[in-house]
Amino acid sequence: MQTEELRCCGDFHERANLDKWIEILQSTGLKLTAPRHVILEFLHKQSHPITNREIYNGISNDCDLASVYRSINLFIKIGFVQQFDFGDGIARFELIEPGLDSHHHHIVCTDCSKVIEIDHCFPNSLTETIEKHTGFSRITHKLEFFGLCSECK
Amino acid sequence: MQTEELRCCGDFHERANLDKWIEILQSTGLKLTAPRHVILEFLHKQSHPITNREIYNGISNDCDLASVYRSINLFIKIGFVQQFDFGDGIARFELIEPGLDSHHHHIVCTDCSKVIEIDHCFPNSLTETIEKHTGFSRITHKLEFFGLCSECK
DNA sequence: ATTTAATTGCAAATGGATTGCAAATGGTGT
DNA sequence: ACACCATTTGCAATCCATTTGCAATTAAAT
Repeated sequence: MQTEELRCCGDFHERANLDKWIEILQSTGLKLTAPRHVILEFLHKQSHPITNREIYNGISNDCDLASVYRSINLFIKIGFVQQFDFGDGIARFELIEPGLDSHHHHIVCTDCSKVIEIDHCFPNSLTETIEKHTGFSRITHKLEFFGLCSECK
Repeated sequence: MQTEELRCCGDFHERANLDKWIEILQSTGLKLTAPRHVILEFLHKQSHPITNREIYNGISNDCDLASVYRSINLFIKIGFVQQFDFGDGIARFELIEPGLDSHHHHIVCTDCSKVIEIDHCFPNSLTETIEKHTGFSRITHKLEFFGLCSECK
């Protein structure tokens, strides 16, 4: 029927294209459960890192909060999700495309908590200097910026 | 007596020179209490950031753990102490010289947790670029490095 | 010494995150 | 469709870092 078709088409456009993640999930023997699907879908809609509780609220308590924690930890382990720390003691998470280089940073408004993604990064040349200087190898870094956004200043 | 004088002399060299901090503390109307003195002294002996619990153990339970937390929070508020976050959910603290620019970073061994101080910093020129790019002002950053130290690699 | 507000110790509370366990479930083969 | 079974969930309890309420203590000024 027409309405059915239209609704279906609308759904198609609204629905996140999660095939990439779902395929990998199932190919590793893990189950595509309702909570995991809903959480993946919700993560895919976000434009900045969110907390476990925000996910829980965002999916209108579709599953237990503990299952959000467990799903997120799983997603981190299999490389679906990246964790960020904005210094307030609450972990934040972002869905990443499997295989792609997802390394980036954020700037957080100290007043209204607005978050913008930052593509600038700590220079490789300096990392090499630190490598030589300290004797450390396989160096990574965590870097987040803080400041007043244009509206709060 | 000679032994007395020697011990005294030894004590003098061992004892931390906390006058700078103590003066400021008292000039602001705050009390120099036994816990605060002991904690200051212990912090002064450290060469990298330590947790509240490490302070508590390090001063052999000379005061309550809650008082360590309260003293550290006070020290942060009056600029005696700087907080660092190594990503394990436990806050770490370092005594800083009042008034001096104490901005620096660390590299942490992901294997043995060894910590080395890093003086290299995120370039100012890039920070200015981010300022223009995002419209944010008064930008600061948190930056920590992780890797394998020479002994663990 | 006396006074007084700041500070402490203690125990309880808070809050993010983890976990044990019985019940539910999804993927596989029949 | 059905049955199997390891995985996963919901629920409640627990953990652990940190904070807090309050009565007792204490530093420092009078």
